Amino acid sequence: MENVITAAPKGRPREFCVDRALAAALGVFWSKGYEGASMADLTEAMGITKPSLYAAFGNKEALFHKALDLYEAEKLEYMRKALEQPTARAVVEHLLRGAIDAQMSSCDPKGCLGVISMSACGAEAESIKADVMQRRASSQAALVERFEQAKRDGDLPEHVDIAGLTGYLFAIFQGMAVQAGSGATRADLERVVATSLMMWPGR
Amino acid sequence: MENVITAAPKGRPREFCVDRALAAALGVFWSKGYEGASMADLTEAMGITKPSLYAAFGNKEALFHKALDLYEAEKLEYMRKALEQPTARAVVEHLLRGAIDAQMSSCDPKGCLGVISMSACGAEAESIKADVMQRRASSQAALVERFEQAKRDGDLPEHVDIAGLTGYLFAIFQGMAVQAGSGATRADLERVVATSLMMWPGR
DNA sequence: CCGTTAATATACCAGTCAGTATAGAAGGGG
DNA sequence: CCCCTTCTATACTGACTGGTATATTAACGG
Repeated sequence: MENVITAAPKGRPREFCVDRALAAALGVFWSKGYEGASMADLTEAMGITKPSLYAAFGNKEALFHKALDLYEAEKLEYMRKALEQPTARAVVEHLLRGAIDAQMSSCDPKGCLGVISMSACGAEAESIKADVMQRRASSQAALVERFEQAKRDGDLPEHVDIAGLTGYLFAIFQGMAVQAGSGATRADLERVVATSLMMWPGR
Repeated sequence: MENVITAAPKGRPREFCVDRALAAALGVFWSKGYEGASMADLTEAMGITKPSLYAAFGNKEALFHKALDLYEAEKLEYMRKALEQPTARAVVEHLLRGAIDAQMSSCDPKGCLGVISMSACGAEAESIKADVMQRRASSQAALVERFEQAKRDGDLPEHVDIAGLTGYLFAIFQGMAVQAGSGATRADLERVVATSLMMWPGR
């Protein structure tokens, strides 16, 4: 009841900022993947020791899920913006150009955390993979809904296969992420986007 | 000189078939990735013990490179066939349809070994990543050359950006591989291919 | 049959993995 | 002041990592 915000800290206060530590963990997962990131990598980047990490975040898997939340909130916000564009073509253009910025930011690791994590292989990462796949499915569902709206607007022909269209766009997106993670330059990705937009009918 | 084929086996003959063992190793790498595949996984699938593996293939990394050779020779032969098609559109269509067969074969792991390995993360896998990237670059160079021929044939307009076009196609290919490796069905990929071909100008 | 050569199987190596037990240290309330 | 609670630091656990040393076994030429 009382004051929910100050929350009466009873014991010894922690000496690190949870949000900052989580951001550091995100950076490690992003550049090395779930299995490639060792606890030693994480604790070093976060500037804390292992018991502190386990006390604050649970375990490696829980830490990853929280890092993924942060990633989605911060880095994939351009997707929500893209869906608000007035035409299907503008949606696609914003999506692809936003993908370049998200995947090639000079201060972040290259590529897409989701794609990296879905391609990750080990059996231990099965729950990680499932989480990422589910989030991607919901993103794709949002895009499907947007395209159905476009159909109702007369902005997209009645005969187009929306499932195929979104799968196609996500394939380009994921392919760009793979390329970004394996040495492609920003100019390379811009050429890919330009070609994709050239293929898109109208204008 | 003498008989090169029989090659005078002096010591105890090995009790397993090298080619068969290599094929089994390829299957493990394909489904688990380089780092995800442990020596225990490999020896079990290959049906041999660790010393035999090291004697026959060197070490894990050398084994992977040889498995990659086999993969390229067997599973990517459809790429060479595609380049022989008479028109740029037929090349693309063969490429994409061949990708579905290669990535969704019912008896093989799903997805593309190259994409899995490029997304693999650990520092130890740097040489693996470099190898895969180089092979992909040479594939892309072959496709560039084919499209330049298409330009000379008047089959492709003079103004198209061939680097962008090949990057775009590889992005679709890699995206399909990501989706194949994360639960997509063959029908899903067929919709992606159909949409890609619908985007391609002319017919 | 014997010696050489090479493949096998078992057991082992140091290093790393994620995760934890234990002890000390820092703050608040009494 | 002491107590209680919570965080921090060191050290450690058992399991697994890629890679090997050792001893045995199987085929060959002599």
